Amino acid sequence: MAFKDDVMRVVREIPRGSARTYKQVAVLAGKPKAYRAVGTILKTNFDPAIPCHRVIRSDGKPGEYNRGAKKKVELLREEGYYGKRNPE
DNA sequence: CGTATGACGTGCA
DNA sequence: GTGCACGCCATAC
Repeated sequence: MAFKDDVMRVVREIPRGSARTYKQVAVLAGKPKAYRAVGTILKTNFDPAIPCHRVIRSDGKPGEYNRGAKKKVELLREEGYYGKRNPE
């Protein structure tokens, strides 16, 4: 299934301090309608080389995360995606 | 092999 | 702007 490998590669290509939506990743993977599968793939295919925490929803919400959605937001905040300054 | 569910997205009320 | 329903692909059972 090249799609899974493709998604993994796309997510891996995401630069630090940036984020991509599930839909964008699906499009880059070649299947714009597979945004559901993107989440499923990242969920099943856990890999430390894949910054899946940089994949967020189109609504701007961080979405879920295997290690915990909270951890996901924390990582993004550390990377500066939510603003390096006090976001409060 | 077939059904159900999910780290989602878009449309309509 | 918020809430509910439908659609989609892949994985799990």
